[in-house]
Amino acid sequence: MDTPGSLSTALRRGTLEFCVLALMEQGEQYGVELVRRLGAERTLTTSEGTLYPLLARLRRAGWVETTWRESPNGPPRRYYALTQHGHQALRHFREEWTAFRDTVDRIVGTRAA
Amino acid sequence: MDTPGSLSTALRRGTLEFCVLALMEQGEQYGVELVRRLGAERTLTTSEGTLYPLLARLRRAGWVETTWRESPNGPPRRYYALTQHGHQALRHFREEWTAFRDTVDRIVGTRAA
DNA sequence: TGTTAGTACCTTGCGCCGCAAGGTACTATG
DNA sequence: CATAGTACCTTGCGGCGCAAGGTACTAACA
Repeated sequence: MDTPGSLSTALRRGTLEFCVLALMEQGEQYGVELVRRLGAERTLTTSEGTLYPLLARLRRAGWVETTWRESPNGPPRRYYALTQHGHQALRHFREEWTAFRDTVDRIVGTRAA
Repeated sequence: MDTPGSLSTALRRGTLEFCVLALMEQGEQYGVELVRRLGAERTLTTSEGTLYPLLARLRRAGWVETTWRESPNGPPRRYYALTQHGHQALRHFREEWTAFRDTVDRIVGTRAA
């Protein structure tokens, strides 16, 4: 609760999975690539120990489908693509997120100019 | 992860405590009053089972101090006020939050117009 | 005096999720 | 056939929001 890194960790909760869905919206993604792309965002940086269980949950929820494809240099990759339910979940999140964001901005006084 | 209510629940994680700090910034608050004020915000509505452990953590972290005061109609109330560390923590959160918020907005495509 | 309703504080046990650490396996290179 | 690079996944832990339950003070009314 007080270490600097753990603050962003707590913020990621409940948001990370939808950022992952949003990345998949742009096209099929595989695990290691997602870790790299999230790692490029300071506040979303995560590890495989977080991502793979998350992806498994998305599959169980029926929000993504996967297909194995060969890699040009390495073992095969499991590619993830959004299902209709996944698109729907993402749309729902966008509504919840904007409402939540606006409320927090108002209460803590960080409303965007 | 899929029930509508639990989405906001997950979002609250890591943010609620700073919303509480922000409310205290406006002046001393006591527990039940905080529950009421948070309850007025749909996306922040919470219960005493959440709030009191949270307040205990804030005390242990040295971010708040408390004083007992009598109530005009009922048992005494424990009033919470920010310490210097509390103000500092809130300032730090504001930076982290705006960075996090902007990143999420960009990735999920909810950037404010 | 007892009882009830209102107010206010707090605890217990559960479930979920992000994380560090560790593990398996495929491919190419020398 | 050993080593390095890539890619997948699991295990155990800690923290927090929550529902449910519990204690205690005050006032009103019988």
